[in-house]
Amino acid sequence: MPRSQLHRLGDLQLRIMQVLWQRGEATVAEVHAALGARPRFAYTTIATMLRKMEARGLVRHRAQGRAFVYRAAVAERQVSRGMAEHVLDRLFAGSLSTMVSHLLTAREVSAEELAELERLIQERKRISRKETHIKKGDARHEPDSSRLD
Amino acid sequence: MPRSQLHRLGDLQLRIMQVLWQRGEATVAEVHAALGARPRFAYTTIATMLRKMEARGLVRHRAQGRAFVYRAAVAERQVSRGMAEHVLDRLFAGSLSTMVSHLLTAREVSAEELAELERLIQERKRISRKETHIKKGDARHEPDSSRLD
DNA sequence: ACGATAGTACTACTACGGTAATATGTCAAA
DNA sequence: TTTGACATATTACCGTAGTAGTACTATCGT
Repeated sequence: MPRSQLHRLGDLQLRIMQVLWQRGEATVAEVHAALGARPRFAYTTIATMLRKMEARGLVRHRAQGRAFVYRAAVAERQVSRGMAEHVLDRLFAGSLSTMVSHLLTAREVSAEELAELERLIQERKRISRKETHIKKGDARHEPDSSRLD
Repeated sequence: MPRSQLHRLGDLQLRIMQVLWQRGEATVAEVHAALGARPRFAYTTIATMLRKMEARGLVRHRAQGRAFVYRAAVAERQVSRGMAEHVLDRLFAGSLSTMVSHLLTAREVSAEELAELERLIQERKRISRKETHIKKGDARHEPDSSRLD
């Protein structure tokens, strides 16, 4: 399952993945129940999606009696980053500030959110400063702890 | 052309839209040329896409001699916001700070970007403070200047 | 007048997300 | 032991992005 194309997830697939990420494992019935009403999916819809998703390498399953227990085969971080970066690159030319600017004017943001954003940026500035002091360029952070298994 | 589903744009459609946003107007040949090599699309591929996109209300055209001159029918801001908000809501539960946190650890961000982010947040805090003082709730900013025509 | 060129229109096909009905198999209870 | 509940497997259909060949048409240069 190549990490490529990890940003192409439809809404339903995403919701299913979220159930699996949350629970670790889940049978078709459990996923189906977790998705609940609004709209009410047919049981077989979920089963079919899960099989298609397994073919794409997004999930895996093991048999437990008659039932299949599914689990995610890709980490939430990978998907989140993949999709976020895709939008960032395709729509905002990779400029995080441009994207944030759009989102700040497009929706309500609570004071807590703003404070948290500020904290993140200060934190990042601190790290950047330190790295720049130690060595210029060749910054090798992010130990890629985004593996599963 | 309903604003709904404005976040479902494939990569090629997006690239075509970007050409139109940049130039205001463009013939099929111009779009095709602007997309250039890597990969080299067939001329008819672009023409077909443009026709499909017109059917979806993304672009419009007028005839100029034999040729069609296309222009965007939706503003870049609408699409950018639509797609960014979609990812934000679906993947990060609407939390901007969570998304930024992911992106900050996922990629390099220049000092200038960080400074700009900081500026944006300060700016936004200032506005929020003012609004809160004037009235609590019922904040009616964003004059929605995202129309085209 | 005529053929080359440059347009659009039509048609077709693959891939995939979404959606689900139907078929088939299996286990357990009556 | 038959039946019903529950499970997966198979099949099918729609929409749409992507990709492009082929057909038709208008115009321009000679």
